[in-house]
Amino acid sequence: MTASRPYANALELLRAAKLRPTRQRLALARLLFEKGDHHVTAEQLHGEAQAAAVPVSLATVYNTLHQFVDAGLLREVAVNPGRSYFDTNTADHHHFFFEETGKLMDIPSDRINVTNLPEPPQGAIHRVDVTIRVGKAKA
Amino acid sequence: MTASRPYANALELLRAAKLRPTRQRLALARLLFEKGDHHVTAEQLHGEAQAAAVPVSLATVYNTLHQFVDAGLLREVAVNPGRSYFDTNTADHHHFFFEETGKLMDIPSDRINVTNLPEPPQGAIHRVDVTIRVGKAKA
DNA sequence: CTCTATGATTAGAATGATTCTAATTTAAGC
DNA sequence: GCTTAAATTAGAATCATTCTAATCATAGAG
Repeated sequence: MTASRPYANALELLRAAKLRPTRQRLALARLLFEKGDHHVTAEQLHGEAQAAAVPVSLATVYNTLHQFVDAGLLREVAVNPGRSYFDTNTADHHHFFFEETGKLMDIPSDRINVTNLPEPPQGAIHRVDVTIRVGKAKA
Repeated sequence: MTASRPYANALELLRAAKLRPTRQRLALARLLFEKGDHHVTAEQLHGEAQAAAVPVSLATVYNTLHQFVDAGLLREVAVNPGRSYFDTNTADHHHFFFEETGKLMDIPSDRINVTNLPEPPQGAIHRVDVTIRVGKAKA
């Protein structure tokens, strides 16, 4: 069960990732991992931290998000050029992207069949992302 | 054959899109559509235009790319947060994304099977993008 | 428990992509 | 050829993100 870790507390997560459990990393880890899978931008997480009276700079939010991505605790999702989303669900899965609201919703990988994947001409497949873009109901 | 239009000249494309055939739009349309499917960033296209001695500002390149997207002549591809790619292939298809080089490669839609698509909880599916991210061959 | 070295955080400046603004130029129709 | 609406432009402005250099805090030694 590497995928979801509602059990692990923030401290253990940081230890496992070999990251010093500093005040702000602990706080950010809690905000990210103690309320189920969700998607945030750096700006949003910074806002949540402020709201929780955690003193943390935007630079540290960015640093921390990237460290978490490197440690495999988060996934970066590219759907919107010019804004990065970070996904606390690191299991193999896909997304609905609601173009009107800019919101993401997870789709478990077993809800979609993707088969017959072509081999890349070079290198190795690192990930397969399926994004279902959802617009306003068309007339 | 709405998808590929190697036949159409730039002038016809602009007329069909109800866009005034100005000097710079014509030149950009030629650069984009007269050499087969490919992927460009705004910066790249601007560079190509300069190289072709076409006087055009970066602002106009952006304006034109977006107008072409709105007219359905181009597709915007989100793979890299912080940089937009524009794809001259507007047919239903997917992509390899080479993380090391930042290059894209088309995959015809019939080369991948995506089935059993879930319905969105609201709105209508606008597009389904499959991105196969390719990294350095893993050890 | 205190000290120190290393690593983390910070504010603010810098960067890069993109968009905006206001002024100038150009295409289209008469 | 004019006139007018639309397009283009340079440069400023904006937004997300990264960098810089200085300050601060954690971990481990003693």
